[in-house]
Amino acid sequence: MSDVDRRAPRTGRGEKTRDVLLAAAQEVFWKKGYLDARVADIAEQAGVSHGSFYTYFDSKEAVLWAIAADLDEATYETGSRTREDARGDEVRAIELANRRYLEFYVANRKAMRLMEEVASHNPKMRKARHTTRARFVDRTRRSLKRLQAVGLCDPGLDIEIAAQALVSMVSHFAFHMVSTGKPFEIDTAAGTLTTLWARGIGLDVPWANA
Amino acid sequence: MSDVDRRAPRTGRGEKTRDVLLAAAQEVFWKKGYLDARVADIAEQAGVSHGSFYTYFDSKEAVLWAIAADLDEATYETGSRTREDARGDEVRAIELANRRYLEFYVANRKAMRLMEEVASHNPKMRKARHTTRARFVDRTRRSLKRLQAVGLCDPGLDIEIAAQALVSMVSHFAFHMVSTGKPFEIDTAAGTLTTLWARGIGLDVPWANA
Amino acid sequence: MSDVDRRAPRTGRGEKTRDVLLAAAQEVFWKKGYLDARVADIAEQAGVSHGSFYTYFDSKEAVLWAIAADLDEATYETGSRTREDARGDEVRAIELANRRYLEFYVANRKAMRLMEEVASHNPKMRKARHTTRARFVDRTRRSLKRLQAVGLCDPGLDIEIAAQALVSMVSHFAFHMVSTGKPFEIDTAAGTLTTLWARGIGLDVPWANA
Amino acid sequence: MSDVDRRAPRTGRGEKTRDVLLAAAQEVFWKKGYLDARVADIAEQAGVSHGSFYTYFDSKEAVLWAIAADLDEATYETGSRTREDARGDEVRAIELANRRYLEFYVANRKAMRLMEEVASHNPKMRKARHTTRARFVDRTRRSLKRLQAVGLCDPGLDIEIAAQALVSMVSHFAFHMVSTGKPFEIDTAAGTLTTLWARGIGLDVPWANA
DNA sequence: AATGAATGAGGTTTCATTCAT
DNA sequence: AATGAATGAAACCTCATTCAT
Repeated sequence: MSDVDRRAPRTGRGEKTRDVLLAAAQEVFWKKGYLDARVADIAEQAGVSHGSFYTYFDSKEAVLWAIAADLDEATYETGSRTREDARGDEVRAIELANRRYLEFYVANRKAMRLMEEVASHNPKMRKARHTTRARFVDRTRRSLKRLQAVGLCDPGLDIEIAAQALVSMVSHFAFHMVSTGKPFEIDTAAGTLTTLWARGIGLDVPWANA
Repeated sequence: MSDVDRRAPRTGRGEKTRDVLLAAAQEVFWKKGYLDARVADIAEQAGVSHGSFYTYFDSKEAVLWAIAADLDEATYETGSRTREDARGDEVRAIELANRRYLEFYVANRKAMRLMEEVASHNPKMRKARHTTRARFVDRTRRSLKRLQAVGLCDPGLDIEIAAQALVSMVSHFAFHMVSTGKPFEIDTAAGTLTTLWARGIGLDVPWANA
Repeated sequence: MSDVDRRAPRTGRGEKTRDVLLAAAQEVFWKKGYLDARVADIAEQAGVSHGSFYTYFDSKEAVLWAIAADLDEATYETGSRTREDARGDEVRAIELANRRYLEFYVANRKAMRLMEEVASHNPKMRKARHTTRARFVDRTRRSLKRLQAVGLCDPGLDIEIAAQALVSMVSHFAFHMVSTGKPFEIDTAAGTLTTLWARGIGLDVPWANA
Repeated sequence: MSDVDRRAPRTGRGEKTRDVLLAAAQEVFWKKGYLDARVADIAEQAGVSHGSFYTYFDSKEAVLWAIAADLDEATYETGSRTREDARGDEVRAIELANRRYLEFYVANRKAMRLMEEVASHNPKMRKARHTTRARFVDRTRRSLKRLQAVGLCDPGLDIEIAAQALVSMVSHFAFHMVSTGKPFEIDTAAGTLTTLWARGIGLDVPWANA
């Protein structure tokens, strides 16, 4: 936060302007892409003067990181305790996690696509994305190990690779849906991803036909 | 070709210089990324004058498309007739496809990463990538339909979503491995991806433990 | 005054704020230099809001002139009647003048250095400095003429040039000492400058060895 | 040199353009002052495009340092072996040094004034000027010591202060003459400065009337 | 009076592309 | 063909000053 703001607004008016700028940035980034977006565009979209932008943000990159910070915060709030919520049903736990991921991705699609775009050419963002991804991979890895330990999934599976692959499947699927703008049903998608995932690792999926 | 080159080199010497520039471009794009690469860098890396670049390419983007064209050509040469090679073994066919994809990705990692990077902010490249991806998705979709038709895989699977998900899994896995530079065994990776894929769609995987 | 202030403060509180701003400006100018000093820095140093600065001063340059005015006033208060104080001792008169100059320079070093800095790029200030300098040169010229007239100093001396040179010697010496921050003894310095000056123009310096 | 040039010109044409830009910069700095000079002004004065400036210099400050480097080189070429040239005449040696200094200052007045202006607000330049000045002070200090040792000048003189004062006298006198644009005769000036200097330190000046 | 937000003119620098030799 | 110089369109960011509360 303090790393991201040039100077925190001290009044309600300032607060509001900052919010407007942040929203404007999101919108412009979404419409033109990060690289083609000009600070002037953002200011115009926000309806403030060019200079006002710099009252709140040091640079175009600074707004980006402010958006990233908001996204991070949203991630934590979403904080998934899927196992507990699934009450011991392993497949249900996987489905819950997938559904929540998709919902989050769709709800934050503008920010998510922005992060991916920037990560593709900005090393710092790339690193940040890798860190975020690593959390998912870690969780998946732990899940696989546990399932192997209790004899519920294929003991021959290469956990490292499987974890990477499964996370890739879900995250890139989401990215693609959002990126191409194709509408899709989250229920169906979460179900299908879960089937592929669960059955793929050797779990017994009650609802699926062999 | 004629779409890509300002003019085809007439002489052997010119041919050679063009190749040198192309290789230099790949190298510079790999090291600095497409956006940060300057035409001057490419010329320097190639050991020719800044101006000479424009004797062979119309623009910075033109080299990019020349690289893309080379990649496309390589794709066709690799041309996979997996089904035939697998001699009726469905799982083997999937594995062959996955292995070839990984091998191709690794062999052409510099160009592949470049395409992904550029696609993230260049609409034309994004479209081209989507077209390429569409071919894989199509193939997968057809494969799934056939397997459903012959009763080898889960008839309840949402083919559209499954095709997208499976292609995402393999392509993004490859991207990540290459992007992070982590070395990995192609055999193991291809095997694991195939297990997840095949078992995920309900195929019987002989080598896998339930 | 009215030339310098936007409006004279009417209240004691205003008076005080103005003083605080003035002192803050001196401090910031001293630490960062006039050019690098921002009005915001001055306000912050003074502990008032950015906008308040303009309640008391029309512009950044206005504070500068306020400081210059204070300095001028200090000059007049110091007002040197060296001849009278020296009671006819010519060398003593020169020494008194030199000592007083050095003392003044050191006591007002922050303002003095500021004036020199600004004079180097601001024509108005340069003119003001020249005027101030001219007073010293005039006094020196008159002194030299008188000493020549009474046969106490070298009649062959080019008065114009000697006056410029001697004033340069003292003023630039002071500037340098202050500017480099080297501590020095005013007694010794005044003595040495006086010896060089007096003996240089051909006066008999009782305390100096030939 | 290599520290100063973005890239050394490789052809006569480039060489020429660089020279033109350098001269244009001097001229613009002289007319408008360093701070008010815009890169655009320099380019216009040189009759080249705005961008061409950056072909040869990284920034406005870079040309400044190129000018400084040229000045330094000129200093070394002037390299004064005054003692030898004076053939043992101490006063003549001082006069020679002073005259050469004045001649150099006048010949390079545009660059000299520029250095002083910039030194007043640019710490790096200030440091460089101090170093240059230190050379003069050193030489003076050594000269004074020697003269004291051989009994030719006042043994009671504070050498440190005297050296600073004498160098101040000459350098600031030169600066002022050039800065105010007052024409003056170098012969007379050199003579007067020498008289003040030599007699000031207690040397016997043959031509001067007591 | 005081506060802090808003304004916008203005200069810097980059680098893809074109030109002259 | 090759070279390297020349061009100029953007976009960035700062900060003195003004305004609204």
